[in-house]
Amino acid sequence: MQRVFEALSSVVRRKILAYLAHADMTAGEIAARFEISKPAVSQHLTVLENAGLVTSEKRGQFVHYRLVPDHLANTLHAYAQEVCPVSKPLKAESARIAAKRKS
Amino acid sequence: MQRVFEALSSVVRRKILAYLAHADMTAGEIAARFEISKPAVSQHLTVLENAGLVTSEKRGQFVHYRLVPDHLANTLHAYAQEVCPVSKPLKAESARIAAKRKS
DNA sequence: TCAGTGATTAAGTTATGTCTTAAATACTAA
DNA sequence: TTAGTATTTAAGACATAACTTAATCACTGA
Repeated sequence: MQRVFEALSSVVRRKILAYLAHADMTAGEIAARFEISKPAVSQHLTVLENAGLVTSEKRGQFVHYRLVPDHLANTLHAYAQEVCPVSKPLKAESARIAAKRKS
Repeated sequence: MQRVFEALSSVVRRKILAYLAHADMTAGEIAARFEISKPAVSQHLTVLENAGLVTSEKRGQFVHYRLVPDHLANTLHAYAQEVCPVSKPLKAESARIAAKRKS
């Protein structure tokens, strides 16, 4: 929990998660999308991995990173529940999905 | 957005939000629940207020703080949508509420 | 007006985060 | 084996966050 919120506190790391939400990427592909150095990006990836938000897999020369979407969603949802038990956005989302199911 | 996630990255600040989720409190009442100094707590409250997560109101000698629950829920939800468009926990929550409405 | 209380501001220290460059590791292919 | 590429580790600089104590501001009530 602490590690997840710590990880999310950085703009760079949130951008990395956004990239990985669309497609798995190698460390190099991710680094290429930022102005900072590769080691800096590598450190950000380590933070994300320690938070359980991404996983990595070495394939030959490359290290492929991918999102662990459930972990992020679960953590955010758990915290939202804790602080605002019946939050409006969740209810709105629910209504939308419920409406879809009816049709 | 950045300010919200920055605010949430601190254990103390998340605890403050949890306290305020149950009841409005004065700065002193909040500070009494932590081991750190009052000025330190005051600074944390400023961070939370700058993030739009809480508001304060001075009544006489006291400053009352209260949660702005929608802001937190909206931000978390917006971000969850961005990274995992149709996240499982939200769907689970939706299903639960939808079920309630049927009965 | 003055002493006391609640809260914040100011100033300075310490801890932590984030970045850089240089070096090391691991793999690929000539 | 050697050169080249992908990535991480190491070490250190710099900026920012978080905390402390002391001082200040604002309000209350004698």
